[in-house]
Amino acid sequence: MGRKLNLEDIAKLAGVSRSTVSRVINGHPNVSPETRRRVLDVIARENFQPNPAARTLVTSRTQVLGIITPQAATSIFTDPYFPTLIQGVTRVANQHDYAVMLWLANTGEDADPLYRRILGSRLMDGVVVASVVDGDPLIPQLIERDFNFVVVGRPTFDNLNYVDVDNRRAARIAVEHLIRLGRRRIGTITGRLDMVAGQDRLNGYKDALLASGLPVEPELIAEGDFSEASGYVGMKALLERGVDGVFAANDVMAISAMRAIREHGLSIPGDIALVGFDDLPMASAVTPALTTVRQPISRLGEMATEALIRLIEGQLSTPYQAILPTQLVIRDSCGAVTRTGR
Amino acid sequence: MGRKLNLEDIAKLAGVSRSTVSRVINGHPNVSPETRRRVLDVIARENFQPNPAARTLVTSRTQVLGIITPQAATSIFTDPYFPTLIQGVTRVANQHDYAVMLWLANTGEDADPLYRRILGSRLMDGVVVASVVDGDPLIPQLIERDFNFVVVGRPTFDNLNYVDVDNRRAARIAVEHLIRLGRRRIGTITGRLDMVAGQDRLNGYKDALLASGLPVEPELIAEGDFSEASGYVGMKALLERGVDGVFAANDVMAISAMRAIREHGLSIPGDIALVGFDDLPMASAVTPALTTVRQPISRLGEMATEALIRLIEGQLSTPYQAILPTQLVIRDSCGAVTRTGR
DNA sequence: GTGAAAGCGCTAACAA
DNA sequence: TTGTTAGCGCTTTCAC
Repeated sequence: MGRKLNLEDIAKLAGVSRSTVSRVINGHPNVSPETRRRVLDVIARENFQPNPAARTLVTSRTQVLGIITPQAATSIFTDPYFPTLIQGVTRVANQHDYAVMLWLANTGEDADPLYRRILGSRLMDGVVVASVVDGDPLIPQLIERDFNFVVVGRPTFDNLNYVDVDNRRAARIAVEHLIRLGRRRIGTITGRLDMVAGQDRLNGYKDALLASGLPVEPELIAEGDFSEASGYVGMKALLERGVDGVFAANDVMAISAMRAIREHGLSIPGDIALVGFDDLPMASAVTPALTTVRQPISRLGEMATEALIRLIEGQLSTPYQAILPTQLVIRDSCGAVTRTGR
Repeated sequence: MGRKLNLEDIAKLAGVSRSTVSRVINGHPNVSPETRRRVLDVIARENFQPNPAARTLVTSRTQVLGIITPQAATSIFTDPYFPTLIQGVTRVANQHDYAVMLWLANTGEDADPLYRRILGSRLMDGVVVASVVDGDPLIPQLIERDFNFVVVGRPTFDNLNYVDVDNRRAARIAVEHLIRLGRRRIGTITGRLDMVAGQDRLNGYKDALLASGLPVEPELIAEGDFSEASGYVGMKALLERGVDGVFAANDVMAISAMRAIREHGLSIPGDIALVGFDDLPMASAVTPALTTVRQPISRLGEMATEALIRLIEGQLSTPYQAILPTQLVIRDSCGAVTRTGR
């Protein structure tokens, strides 16, 4: 691998000075069209790319974004939530000429030193933060260092930049759907209640019952944690107590709940109607019977990243807070009827 | 956010020179224990982290690894392959004080300019490359620039550094399992045949048949592409031709194949025995009946990264080629019997 | 419109 | 063992 060219070399080849080349590269005005063309030619011919380290050293901008996500999220959300989100982030980032660094942190108090290292490193211009749990020291840490960041999923703190889907309304609509089907003993298997998404979905469930004049019975609320196992256990508990409809706070739990229902000798849309959340794509393949809430996850990643970039470039009026609508997807045995979430 | 400290500041606070601080940070010998302690104290107290850009500028090492994966991979492998791999990569990278950059590239010929940009950028010391398809210009590009890289999944090129599972042997064992169950008309739904994994799994299927004296019948080979849709279509075709056993090259296809079988009015372990590949964790929840090949995907990411780091640091004897064993996981309605893959 | 020169924060050769 | 100094490759005043 021959030595890399630098600005000086390009300047020499184009018969101009280093600064002129720099101006051309950075699109500054005050370069004669003729010179600009000559320089661009050389750059293209030599396939020149300026050294990002040198550039960062002087501008203290890295053109790198981070995405920080608790390691747990990749196992909790066995569904493709994580890759989908990342896809949205990288797409937008790359479009705007940003690279993306990925940090999978183990959540919890002991994560603090790791966060210090990450945030103190001047490696990134800002970060997208996903799936924070209550009490995670990341957000306070970010605020303290006034780091640029946008959260995916509404945080407990106020006045932060975030994007989220309307979990509460989505859950409400899901449960109202069950009510409209004539179900009256509707249970729920909750997500992690130390995550806002889990709380919101539970509240939406309650909203729907209250609005319809149905009682909110604690025994019909099985606390889960978004995991497969908890869906199964939660459903077993609800079966004990008798239900004719269930709202599961995500599809992973919905699917293991289905297994529990079948093992109990009951049929799915008949004896117990089930609505899931997350739209794990696999679910549709396996379980055409499952009604589910579809989230625009990729869009979430894109919007977070767009906001972050504007924040970095000083053109975002904060706090930026976007709430995206969801869809309730109802399937019959063959096709799928899609209803907007409102 | 107050101005960041630099080496000079630390030096002043510790009453030494810039170079001594540098020596301490980089663990050079020839620093008196006393001085070292004093400097370390100041560094700890001030929470100092050296500026990576400046460091990179002079050492031309970034302490950043990349992971490049065709965008398609995140949709083809709807299963958690991708997040699991990434998890392995980031864990090892962070352990060794490397950051990780993520690039999701659209594969195909038009990806070439993107690759040039990525690889020409001096942003990374090396990359882990995942799921390359035949004809993708990435590998030639990497070789041309003699970039440090390790491939996950055996590449078509020879003499490269790679880690892979033993796809061929795993497929063979899967099919031998079907044969042992007494099946004689065993079909397969293949993966993408422009990916080595797809080819290997098909070859393993043939190996098993040949070794058992069964004929390899082209009509029992349905070409798929790892996608849900192709599993369904492929299975329909095989049903036309009559089979009593099927090896699907991944679980996504296996699951849609199950749907096709059921719609055809046949029972799964009874009429048609099915073996899948990839061990999509969801599969076990949905389909206790499905036998599947489990791959150590996270381990794959870890080993690739360990090798890459050794390569970067000049202590890897190349070519480094690691083939990991798989497991055939056979489930009965309750528990799971696990057999090693050989 | 263009060039000369200073300096970003670090490492590494060389002197002491 | 420690300090001095010369760059690494770029951006950015400041002259012209």
